[in-house]
Amino acid sequence: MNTLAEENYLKCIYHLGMNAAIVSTNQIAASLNTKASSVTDMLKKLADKALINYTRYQGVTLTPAGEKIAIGIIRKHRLWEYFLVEKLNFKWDQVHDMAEEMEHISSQELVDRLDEFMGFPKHDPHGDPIPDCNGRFKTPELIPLSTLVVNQCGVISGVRDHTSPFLQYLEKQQLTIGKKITITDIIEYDHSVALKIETDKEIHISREVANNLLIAL
Amino acid sequence: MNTLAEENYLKCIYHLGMNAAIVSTNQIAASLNTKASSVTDMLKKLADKALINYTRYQGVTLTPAGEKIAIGIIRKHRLWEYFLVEKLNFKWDQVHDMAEEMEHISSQELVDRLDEFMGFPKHDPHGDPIPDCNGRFKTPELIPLSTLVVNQCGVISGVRDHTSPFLQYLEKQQLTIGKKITITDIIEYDHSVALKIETDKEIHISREVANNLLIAL
DNA sequence: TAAAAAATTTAGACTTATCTAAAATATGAA
DNA sequence: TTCATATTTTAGATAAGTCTAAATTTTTTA
Repeated sequence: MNTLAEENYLKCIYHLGMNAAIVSTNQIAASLNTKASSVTDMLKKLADKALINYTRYQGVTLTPAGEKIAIGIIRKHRLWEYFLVEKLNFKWDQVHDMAEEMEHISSQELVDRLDEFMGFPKHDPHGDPIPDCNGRFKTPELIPLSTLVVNQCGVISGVRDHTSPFLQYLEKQQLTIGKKITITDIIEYDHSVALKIETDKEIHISREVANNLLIAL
Repeated sequence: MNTLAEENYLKCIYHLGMNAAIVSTNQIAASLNTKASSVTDMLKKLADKALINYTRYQGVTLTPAGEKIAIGIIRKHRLWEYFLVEKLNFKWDQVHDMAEEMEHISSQELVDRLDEFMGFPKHDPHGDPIPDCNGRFKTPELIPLSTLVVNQCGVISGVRDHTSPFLQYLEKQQLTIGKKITITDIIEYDHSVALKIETDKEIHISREVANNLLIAL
């Protein structure tokens, strides 16, 4: 098995790799709150284990073996988040740190039974897809709310910022996963957005919030 | 917070301390499959943190602070074991290693909510008492089955050996927690025991098995 | 009660994962 | 295309937890 540090690096590289073909040492260092030199050391180790493709100064990608491990960790993270919210009644802004610990529980059988216990959920509390026991999952077409135009409507289906303050704000505004919204106005001056939630409540959000809310059309 | 290694030492000292006022370096080393010199190093560290009472060559006891931590870990271990058996349908011989990992998940609120989710169980799948959120628990008077006499009866309420082979054997013989048994014969020659389970099945067990089965009268 | 045996501790070394500081390489702007 | 800057790597150090081998202390036993 892999150490906790190795697992965290693989997960990090996977996440960063979603937005770029190649992931740089500095990106990883920033993401893990560590130093570039520490990252280089770990990259050598992961390359020795054939979990990443790495050439000095050229950045990294995951090998299929590395990606499989990363997806397994993400599967565990999201299933435990679902458990914490659906079974233990935590709020969606409270579960991230706990799931960061729980994602490293090693038993494959445990996670598969947990999945079954909860009825094979397809999305975690933040709308992110949960990989199945073979690591497969669909990434639905989601676009930032900020790209919609006036009168366009859609369903809140994900977030790009997973931090507590943002999630708490959304909760208070009733901007939660599954809610249908319609754009009623876009203010030219600051690109803030007015919108209607379901059929009643009308609210106004900043460009930044609109950028971090993901919509399914 | 404490490291994983520290938590394991505290738990180990707690368990060994159940059978002796003072716990020795060698006992800890044997129990943790490590070397006495490693134990000495860790004892210094735990003493510096005021979690154990330690004087060179004299063995250790837990301080109240150390005991509180140990009981917290045991609470988590037993609650997760209960979860694995009652919610995820694992067998009682399969859950120990998983719970060894899960007992180190740090959130106090998580464990308290887990406790509530399961209805505040009093005993884990092996019959061991689960401390409440204040660390309190009752240790019922249990005696080895080997101390009973012919015609005496009691209820199977715990085990002294928690290893898979023993638990699997018990399961196969239907010698599980809660079953009422009555001694029908004790063979002088090898101290093996014949007994009746509930009102029907009659079986024969070795002295060793009888020694590791705990009975409530 | 003194020597032998057992238990424990100390000394020094190793591994993992991290760091700082310095060196090497890549990038991009003039 | 060359030089300044940014990025990345290397070198050497540190802390946690472990190890072996040697030294010390306690316990046992004759």
